[in-house]
Amino acid sequence: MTTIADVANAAGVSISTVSYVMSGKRTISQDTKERVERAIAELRYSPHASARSLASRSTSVIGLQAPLRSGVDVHVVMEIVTGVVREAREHAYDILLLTGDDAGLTLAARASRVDALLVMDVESDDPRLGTLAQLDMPSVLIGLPAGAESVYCVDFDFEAAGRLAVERLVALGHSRIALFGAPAEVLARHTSYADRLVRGFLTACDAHGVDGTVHPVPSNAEATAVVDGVLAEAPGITGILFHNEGALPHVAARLVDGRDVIALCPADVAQSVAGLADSIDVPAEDIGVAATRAVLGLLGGEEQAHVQLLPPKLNSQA
Amino acid sequence: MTTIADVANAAGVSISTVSYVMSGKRTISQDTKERVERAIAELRYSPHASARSLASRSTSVIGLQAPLRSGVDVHVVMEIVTGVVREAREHAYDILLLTGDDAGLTLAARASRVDALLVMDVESDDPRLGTLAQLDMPSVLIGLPAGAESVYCVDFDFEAAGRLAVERLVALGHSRIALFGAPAEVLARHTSYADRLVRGFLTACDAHGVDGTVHPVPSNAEATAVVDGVLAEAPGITGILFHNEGALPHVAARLVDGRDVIALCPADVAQSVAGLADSIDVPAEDIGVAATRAVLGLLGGEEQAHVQLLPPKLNSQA
DNA sequence: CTGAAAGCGCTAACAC
DNA sequence: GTGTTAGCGCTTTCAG
Repeated sequence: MTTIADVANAAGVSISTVSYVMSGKRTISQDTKERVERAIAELRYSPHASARSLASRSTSVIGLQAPLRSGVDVHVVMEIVTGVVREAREHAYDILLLTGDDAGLTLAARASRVDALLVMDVESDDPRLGTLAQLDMPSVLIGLPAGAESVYCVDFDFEAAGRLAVERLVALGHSRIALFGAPAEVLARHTSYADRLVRGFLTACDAHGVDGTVHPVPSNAEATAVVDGVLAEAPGITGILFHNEGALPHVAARLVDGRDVIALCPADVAQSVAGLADSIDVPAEDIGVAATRAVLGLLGGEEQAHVQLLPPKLNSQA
Repeated sequence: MTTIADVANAAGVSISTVSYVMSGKRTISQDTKERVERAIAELRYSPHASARSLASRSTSVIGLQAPLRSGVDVHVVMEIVTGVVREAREHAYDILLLTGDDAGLTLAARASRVDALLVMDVESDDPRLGTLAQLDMPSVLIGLPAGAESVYCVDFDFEAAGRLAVERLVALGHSRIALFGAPAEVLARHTSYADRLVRGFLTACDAHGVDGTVHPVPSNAEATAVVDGVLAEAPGITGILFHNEGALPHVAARLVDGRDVIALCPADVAQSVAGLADSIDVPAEDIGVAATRAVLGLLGGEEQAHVQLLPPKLNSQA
């Protein structure tokens, strides 16, 4: 292992000089600077992470609690994580994957394994909020729990997306519309995004005086039966907002069929489905990036908005 | 922050005693042991990870290089990662998420951020093999590159799965069968699993004297056109091995249609599709677990098989 | 502009 | 069975 002492020797300077060359925290003559940098390169030196974090009391690691239970929107989770990792690395931070439970958070925080926490898969009334409050460590939630404001949250604005879809369907002339959404168990858990989408959808239906109903959909092949059932019972439905990535490929064909269907899902998923009226992009990777920027901001001591919601945009299908 | 010194004070012992109580590396009287443990609990002490790893020269962290490029089998990737994280935590190891490139590996290793590496998404002729060899750090690949034997690899036995499927289709009486597989770009990259599946399939077809062809399939809605095309040109195909999780929901209905279809995918995906003859489970989470056990074994100085392939099993659909 | 040296919190000899 | 202490490799005062 090459240490800072080896570099100092090779460059003929003291170890503090090497340290300061790397951190840029004091002015160094051009000459010594070059000698040190050459030595670093030649010896392929990279500072020992633990030694550095012991001395500097910071790890350059962010803990990420991701929902690894497969089933719910794997695609979206994956893209968010991609965004997080990319943005973190860009700022020389690493990501430590934490398990879903409370203990994972607490342990990582108390052992000073991480500088900050990023928490995904937030439910409306999430039990982890209390834990986080005790922790005295910057954290950002990806999702929007009830009664936020005391924590930092980043998410897509599902409520606005619900309204946007209704407005579009109304503009297209529909007066009987439906939201086919998350599986029943997700709604039952009051997963934050599902709750908010329903709220936006129903509020807008009310405001526009149109008849709107909400239907949970299983995210696998069973979706077909459910969708068929609903459409048979309510043949008047002519406009649809569809938010269930897993079910979409199974049922896309039977939804479209004289109806206007707006899909709410990542862009690539929407593109792979034919016959959609329009789609509203869930900018999953951007969410990850935004959340990471928020934690990095907190770490840098910047003021942050407590709630940051990415606005929906409507994509017309050509 | 509570340190080991605080605990020692509270318990009225020296810091080394506290350390030894935690590690169990020397015998401690029942009495002091209890006093120390009580102090640890009361103070909610957990040792500073960096301090520990600086002194002990090991981090209890495993670096995981996962393919975050969405598109290819998100589901499978997710489950493998789940298995890795679960097994690692069970042995008090954490997982650091590394970026896909070479630099990610090198950096983590040289900065002693991790004790070992786990590398996913291995291609037949993977450029990272060289990098790994230079690194002087235990590592396990999830996948099977060409000319393994000098590295450690864990994967599902796709070649055997190909053979198994052919045997089953032959037993069902088919003499004209087809493998609908990964997208063309995956095959072009010579992603290890795709290569091996094709080999097993074609070898077995030869051995059994049946007519077998291989067809790449896009993993989105475009799959329908491709599948329709193939089946129209070769109506004699009556038995199918289908290995493309993304495409399956789009095309399941038109494949089955008097034909026997064996799907090769995670169990939950297979279950959500109706009409399959049988399925062969891709035990993704088990792969993650097995790979993690292998690295942990290496870290523990145990002998390991260089190549470990999880055998396929056929599930009959009830 | 540069060095010397005091820690950071822990592990593991080396004492007894 | 327990305590003392020398590092682990780095950052950051304090001195010049």
